[in-house]
Amino acid sequence: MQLDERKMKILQAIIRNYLETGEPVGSRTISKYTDLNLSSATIRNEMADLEELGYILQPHTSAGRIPSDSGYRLYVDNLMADKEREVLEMKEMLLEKEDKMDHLLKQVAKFLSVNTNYTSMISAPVCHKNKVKFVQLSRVDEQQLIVVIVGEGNVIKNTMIDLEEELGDDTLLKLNILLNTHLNGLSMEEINLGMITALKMKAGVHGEIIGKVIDAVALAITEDEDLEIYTSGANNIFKYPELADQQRASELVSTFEEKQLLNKLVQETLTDQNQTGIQVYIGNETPIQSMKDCSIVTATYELEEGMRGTIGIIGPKRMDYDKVVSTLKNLMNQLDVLYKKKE
Amino acid sequence: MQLDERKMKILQAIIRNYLETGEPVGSRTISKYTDLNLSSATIRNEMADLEELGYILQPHTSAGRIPSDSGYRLYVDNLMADKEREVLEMKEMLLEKEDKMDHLLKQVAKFLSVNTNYTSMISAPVCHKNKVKFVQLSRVDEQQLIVVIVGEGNVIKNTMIDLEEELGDDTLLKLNILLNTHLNGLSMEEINLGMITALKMKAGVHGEIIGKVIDAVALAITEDEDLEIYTSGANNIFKYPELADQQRASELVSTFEEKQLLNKLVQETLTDQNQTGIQVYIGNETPIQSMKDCSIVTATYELEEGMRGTIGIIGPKRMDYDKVVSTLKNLMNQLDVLYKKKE
DNA sequence: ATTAGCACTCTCTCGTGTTGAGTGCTAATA
DNA sequence: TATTAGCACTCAACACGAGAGAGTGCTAAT
Repeated sequence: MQLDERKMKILQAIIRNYLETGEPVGSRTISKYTDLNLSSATIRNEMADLEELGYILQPHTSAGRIPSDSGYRLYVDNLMADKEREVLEMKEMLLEKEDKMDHLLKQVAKFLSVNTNYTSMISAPVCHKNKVKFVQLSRVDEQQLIVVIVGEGNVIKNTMIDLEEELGDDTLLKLNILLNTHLNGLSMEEINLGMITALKMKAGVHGEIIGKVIDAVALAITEDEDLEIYTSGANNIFKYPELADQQRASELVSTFEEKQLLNKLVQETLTDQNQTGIQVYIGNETPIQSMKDCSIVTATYELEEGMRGTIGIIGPKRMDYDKVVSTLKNLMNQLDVLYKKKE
Repeated sequence: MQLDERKMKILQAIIRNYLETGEPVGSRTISKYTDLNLSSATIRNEMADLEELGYILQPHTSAGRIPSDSGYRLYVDNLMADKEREVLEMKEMLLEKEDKMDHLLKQVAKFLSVNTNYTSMISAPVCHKNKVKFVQLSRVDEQQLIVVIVGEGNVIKNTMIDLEEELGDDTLLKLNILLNTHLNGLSMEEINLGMITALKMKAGVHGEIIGKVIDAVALAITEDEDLEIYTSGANNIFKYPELADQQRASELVSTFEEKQLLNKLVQETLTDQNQTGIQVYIGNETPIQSMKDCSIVTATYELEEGMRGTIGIIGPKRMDYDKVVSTLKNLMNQLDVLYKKKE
């Protein structure tokens, strides 16, 4: 048996209907819903076929059909049109431009969740390949130094260093020169242990305290590679009865809170890239166990070489894929525009 | 009618029992539960009195009694003992000392929620009174400066400034001297508009660009006064049936997410201080509408003069007040110890 | 190949009766 | 006078069964 065009249309109709209502859909409904002019009996036969093919299922005998994961998958892969919508509101909202990255991210997350009625998440761009643009070591008082490191894209990092010994102003100056000449232009990735020991060698004569300072600098650069993920609209899951029962809701809420789990998703998205930058995980395809009853649409954004982050929309399997995907695409465009402007 | 000692004991017994079970408690239970050796009939009479006094209520005729808000209030005010418990685990956990403040805060929130089975929140210390210790303006490249400001307690702020005009190295040096001599030692509050215009006057000869730079510096100091609040254990509300129904759960989840609302709580706590630093809001006493079925226990911590934050535990009205309060008290002590050590 | 018709299945809802916990009241008791 | 035993009453919770309704699969007719 094969999936001819009519079966396809029926499947599409079933999914569309289910997306709206959330209820199993019966043959009679389809018979009227489509412009195929077929009786409910014929639809029933076709539906039996579709079920055998695995695209739809019955929650119980004598209920209507609901789409299976592979049904959704087919729908997403084939039926989705690229509509361009809602560009206006989005533009407006992004144009209240925020300098601070994290504010922007929070706003984007909020916008997405309000706009789609699903839960959204956004990860701050990670910057392994980000290059060091500027390093400075300054004295705050007798016992404390501050290290400021600025990377491409104006990513700023800083750490305080507690001194246990004297450190003369001349030594400080030398250290600054040393750091700048050796670290400038290097990517954060390239500053590894070997690099550090080499630096220490060069500074060797100045004694062991400099080793400590350099260690602190290295730490400031390498650390903090950890996840910064913002979520918004977690309460939207309560709008979908199939997710809102205690068990599931509790799991989902704690997943959104434990950003660690979401990081899995980010990792997966960043590595497993396709051409459009948009990926859809349906049901069990998701890398996060607790979301096996959800679907996730993710997009990767790239601010500049090596600075990439992930945006995700999490909702029920009957999510309006069409709308979500086009919303995300638009958002990407807007981000691009915004970023280009600022350059 | 008055609240004699026997009524008090019965009330206490009712509340204790209700805290454990979450079910309305009947007269027979109390008759056995307490060491008063009274029959259920007597208890019934007393309970009728207690109800008339407003300390307990019946969800419906012929159900047992549950504590009213004022019942809980009485309990909290009078019956609570200062037990010292669980100091060990807490100590251990805090001693993985974290340099970064926000990590520490997250960890504390997590610890509290895991430890109490309620939801916790913690606000980062706000620092109106925090004093400027160090200001530095450095050139990153031809078009960009970075401002680094370090306050007491090593609170670091920084902003990038985009230059549209040339700015000579000598001008930069002068600016640095100007900023440091005038701002050092001032509290963040004191740096207001008047202060800024005075600064601009002094720098006046150097033209309008310096005005811009100073504005940016002022912005960096005054802005970002906004809330940073971490929550943890939001999913714990699902453990308490009286909070877990869709309506309530949804509201609560979104409240925890919208940190803006929590900020109300922080404000309230910081202003309305009592001697112990610990406050308990029961039911409708809470400043946050969506938590009217909850109780909130808050504590204020102070790292040093003018750097105060709030910790809160949010749970059902039948929360184990005893445990929560003593946990918070211990935590305060630990924070004190930890902080003193680092000084 | 499609359709009408029919018997069948299963969920959902609603009403009913039953159970059990808990009460308030009254009369007896210490 | 304070306490207690006893009893009738109330109400939520649960289980049960009937009936409705939606939907199916199969068969026979078109």
